[in-house]
Amino acid sequence: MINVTIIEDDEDIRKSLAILVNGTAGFECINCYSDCESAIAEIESDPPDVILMDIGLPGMSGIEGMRIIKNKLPEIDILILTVHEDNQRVFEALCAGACGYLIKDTQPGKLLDAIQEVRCGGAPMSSKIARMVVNSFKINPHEELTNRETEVLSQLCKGKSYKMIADTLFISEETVRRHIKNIYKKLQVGSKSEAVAKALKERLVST
Amino acid sequence: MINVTIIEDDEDIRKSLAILVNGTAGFECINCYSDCESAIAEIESDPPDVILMDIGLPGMSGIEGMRIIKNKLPEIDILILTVHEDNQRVFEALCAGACGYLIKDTQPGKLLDAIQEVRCGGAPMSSKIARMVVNSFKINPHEELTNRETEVLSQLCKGKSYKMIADTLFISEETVRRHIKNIYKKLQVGSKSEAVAKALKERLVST
DNA sequence: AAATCAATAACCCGAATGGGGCATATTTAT
DNA sequence: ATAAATATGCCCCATTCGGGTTATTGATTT
Repeated sequence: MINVTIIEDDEDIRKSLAILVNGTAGFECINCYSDCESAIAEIESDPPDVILMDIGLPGMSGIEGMRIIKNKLPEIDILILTVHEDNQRVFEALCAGACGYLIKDTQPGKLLDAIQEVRCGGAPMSSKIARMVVNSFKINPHEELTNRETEVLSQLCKGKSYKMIADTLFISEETVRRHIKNIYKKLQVGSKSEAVAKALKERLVST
Repeated sequence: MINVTIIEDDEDIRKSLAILVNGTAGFECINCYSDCESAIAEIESDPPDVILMDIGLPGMSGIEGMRIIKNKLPEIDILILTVHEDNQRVFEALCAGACGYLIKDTQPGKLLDAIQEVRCGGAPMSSKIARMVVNSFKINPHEELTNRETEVLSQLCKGKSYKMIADTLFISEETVRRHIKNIYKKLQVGSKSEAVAKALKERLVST
């Protein structure tokens, strides 16, 4: 038996979800909330296995609410159920600890599968979301950088100093300095830490 | 009709896969290879829509082969089919441009679904893999760092200088230096770029 | 043949960074 | 109440870094 709690502000959707969950053997909806604040207040006294959660809620956002809930009860699996498929929200949700991310037009059967799946150690995602997530790993070399510059940038991302890079690449420290100056110009940054931050965030080099 | 190419060194598996694919309406296996080298040599003359690919191949590894193939023909979707579920290989494959990652005990029906799915813009993954991928986004604060230190580290990861951090946090530059010294000791690093690299790679801060 | 780009290397100089020690509130835990 | 942890601040000093300028060599392109 999987105990489910629903957090969703739209009453129609909330009720439909509850009916779907309660109408299926092996699933039970033990609580419904229309906002995070009330969910947070009560959740510890009656913790579910899985939370189905909207993001666009009145008051505290689902993302923020998720952080708080995950902090209190880390073992709960939280499944996001929303209309938002924009990069920022998806990745914010995952960073905050969501275990899955479904868009609202998911078929009822698939939704139940997803709840099952998340309990079995999976991470159900809608197709488009899964592709976004997978694509976010892909290396994206900056096309202005030359091969040598990319090599140097990669060394920078290991936290190396000019001197260490020079020794690794068998060139003089001055040449390293030159490459780094060019990298800064092309990436429009002005320091090692800025360059490393940009390179890692935008996956300009293979880690 | 989805055209599939298989790269797999085990003859039994290769033939079974080909039979499965060819025996299903809407799918056709147009080529089979037992190693990347031969696949790379011929692939451009007969490009498929999807490649089913093993990782542990004789000669060139599947990862390396994938890089080369993706470079020649970026529009091909590559589905990894392997027994390896270790972190390193999974993430290397995704960084090299894999669109999906299935383990070899996947049911034949699910495998065909996955091929379909990848062609429709999805990214099919086995449960465990999907969870690994999703978990890799989760913020993982370093437990030794104090709140203030985490705040400072987060500023470092934006590429800020001591002075800029001081202005942002309304403290003196000297205090910023103090916090950073403590951060270095706890993270066992010795420079801003090293700290930023470690923090971003290990997701010690929210980006 | 001329021109452009990539990679190499050097010099100067001032600003930023990193390591050491020291000190004092403030908060938290015992 | 006292001890420990945290956040704040300052000093000294050596090293690293970042910006500017210039130059040579080889490869690629026009």
